[in-house]
Amino acid sequence: MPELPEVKTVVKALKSNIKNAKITDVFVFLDKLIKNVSPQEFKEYLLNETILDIYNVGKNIIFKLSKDKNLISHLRMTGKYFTDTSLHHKRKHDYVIFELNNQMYLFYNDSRQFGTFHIKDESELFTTKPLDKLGKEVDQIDPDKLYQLIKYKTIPIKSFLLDQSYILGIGNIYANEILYLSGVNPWTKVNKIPYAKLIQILNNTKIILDKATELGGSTIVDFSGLNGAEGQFQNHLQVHMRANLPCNKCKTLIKQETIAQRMTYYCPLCQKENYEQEK
DNA sequence: AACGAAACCTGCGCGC
DNA sequence: TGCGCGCAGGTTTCGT
Repeated sequence: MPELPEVKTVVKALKSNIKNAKITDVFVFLDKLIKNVSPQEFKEYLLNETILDIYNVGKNIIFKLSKDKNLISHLRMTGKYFTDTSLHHKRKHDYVIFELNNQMYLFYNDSRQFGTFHIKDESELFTTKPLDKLGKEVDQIDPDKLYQLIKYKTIPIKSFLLDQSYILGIGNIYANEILYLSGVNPWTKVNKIPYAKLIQILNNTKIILDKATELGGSTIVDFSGLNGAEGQFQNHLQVHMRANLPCNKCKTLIKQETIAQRMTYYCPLCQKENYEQEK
């Protein structure tokens, strides 16, 4: 479900609700979500730990705990958090429940069961899965280094934007929107993109992700923030989910094609720049 | 090494 | 009403 703006929205809400709470019990109803320890160990690691801080690394949510431990949660497509005062309000697909000392329960809900949890020591947090090999958020990227990198790659720019080992936090919705705003055809191979165009893409990435974060993300099919809060950026989408509707700039009908197994939307006129016209 | 496609799941909306 | 299909905010793993 969530891309960077949605994850940041969830983190912000979690922070104001459960920061400094102590975990007094843990219930796991779907073992496979717990990745690097057994469900029993998971519970033991978390019991009596205080949540000192909550922050994001790309789309990962990090719960910083006492004793140098960290809980890493990835929502994948359909992960959601809810808080409630009673254990009896458990709903369908609530797979992990944290009991907190402030008379609250934190529910992790995930209908497609793709989400993941890891427990990591501070010392190995960024040197082992899942946080090793991640790229940087767009404002930390050295554009010259990135340009050197793409010079020898032939994947479509759409695939490149989705790859978390380069730029952190872009998913399918925002990749579509970034390429529209940049006037770049999503099929364009990255080695054909001029330096100035790369700079423009990076600038637009920041503009779109920042704006979407400000609006609490996009709520289209599945995403909601903590306790079902809806975002508002969906009202600003130019191409995503607009197949066969007129482009807001030129009235040409928006095209829909699959790239990197993800539905891709673009204006064939405004995003003609192919720099070699291959497809 | 690099790239594309399949796999992991459930649910929903659509056409028949 | 029911069934099959395609699709959904992501990533890892498997082939070529």
